[in-house]
Amino acid sequence: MAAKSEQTRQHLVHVALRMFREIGFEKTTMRGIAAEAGVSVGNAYYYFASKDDLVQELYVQVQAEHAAKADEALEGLKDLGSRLKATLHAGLDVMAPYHRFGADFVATAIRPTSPVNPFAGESTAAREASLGIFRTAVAGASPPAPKKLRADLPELLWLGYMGIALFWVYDTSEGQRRTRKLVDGAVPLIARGLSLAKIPGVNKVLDDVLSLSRSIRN
Amino acid sequence: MAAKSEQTRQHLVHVALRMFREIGFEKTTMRGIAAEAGVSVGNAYYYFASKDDLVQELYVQVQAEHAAKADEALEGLKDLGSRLKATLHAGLDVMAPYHRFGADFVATAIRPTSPVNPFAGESTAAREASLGIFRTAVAGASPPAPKKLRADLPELLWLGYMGIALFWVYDTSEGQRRTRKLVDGAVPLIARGLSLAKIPGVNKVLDDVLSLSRSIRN
DNA sequence: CACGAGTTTTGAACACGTTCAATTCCTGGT
DNA sequence: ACCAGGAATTGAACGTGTTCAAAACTCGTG
Repeated sequence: MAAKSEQTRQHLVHVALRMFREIGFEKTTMRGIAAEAGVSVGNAYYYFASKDDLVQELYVQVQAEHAAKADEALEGLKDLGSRLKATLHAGLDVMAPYHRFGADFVATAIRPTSPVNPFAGESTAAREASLGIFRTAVAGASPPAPKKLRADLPELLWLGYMGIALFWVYDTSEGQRRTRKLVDGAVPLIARGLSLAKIPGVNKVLDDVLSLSRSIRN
Repeated sequence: MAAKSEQTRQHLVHVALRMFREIGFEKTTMRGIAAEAGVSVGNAYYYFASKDDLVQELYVQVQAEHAAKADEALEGLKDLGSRLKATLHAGLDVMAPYHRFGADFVATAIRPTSPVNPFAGESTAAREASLGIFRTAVAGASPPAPKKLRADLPELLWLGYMGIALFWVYDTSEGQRRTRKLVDGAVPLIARGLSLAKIPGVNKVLDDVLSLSRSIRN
């Protein structure tokens, strides 16, 4: 059976992610992972081209958990504010065990060569998956978001989420209490901000912001 | 004379920064720097505790050049829009030679342990110096910025500048043309956005945004 | 000039991520 | 039962950032 190979691979991921959680990214060595998994260093590299590739594995897992948890939490929530709040908190919940490792994760992900980098290639799988979560949150909202913004809102919120994640990384308050407060405080303001889009003066500036954003993307 | 020691130090910085520019951060090795400077590896470590510390040196230099160039460009500019635009372009000018190295620089700087990290400790010297440039741009503007925002505007603009720098890192267009376009397009929008602060509805939301931002900082 | 207490400099050594030629294991076809 | 060829596994080796005990140098003081 070809399952033997997959089993080794999964075991390596499992060991690596546990070590990441327990002792952090830098202290987790490839030799350590291999030893703990009972294989040779070379064999670990047979499955993962680099240590960063194991971070990719972490990213995929966190992403999937976030999507699942968000979907569940969205059940029955109608207004955009509640939906957004639920989505953001679900993300923080999933990331929590990796907080001490968060900074190294960000430092790794931000390299243009990293397969995890969300800003690099237009359509990285990672970015699309994450975006999808916010698309769901926006699409199912009633009352719906302003028509003008509906197309760009998920991307905008996702960008905001990246900002929140960055804040979270540097948030040393216990349980990252401050980040939770930021989410709870910011979400209602975003919802109220959106309703301002109808005011003529604001509307005009908004139009220009959107058109600039589109022209920059080429 | 104690100048001998300082001379070695300066020479190391000079060699390191040149190599950073020419072959990038990763390809520049400590052994390479030491060899090029005509000293031993250990001696390089006598002056700089780590390779990251050399990045700190780069940061200081870029910062100082930015401040100088911005001050010069601000001469005679009155309205906030022009001043902001000049400040931002001055920053891009100074960073230009390091573009290919930018991503590694960001990845290094973003670590909480890095002496360069602008988000970590409240008052890192690096952050304060950078903030000062934007304080100057705002303080000298006439007509002045809305009173309500005046205190927080420099920090906000600085944050925007961090965002622009991140965009710049991933901007592969020749000469980072797209980042220039972004600056030129965004600055007038910011100026117009500021004038909306007077509209009652907007004003209220703005108040809440500012008070949230203050409460989060603790 | 000679001494000694810094300061500066050296290069070998360590642990790390990564590579790769060689070896072992597995599996399907005869 | 055997074999061939691919898949999986090994561990030594390379270049890296970093450390450190030892050596070399500097310079004021006797």
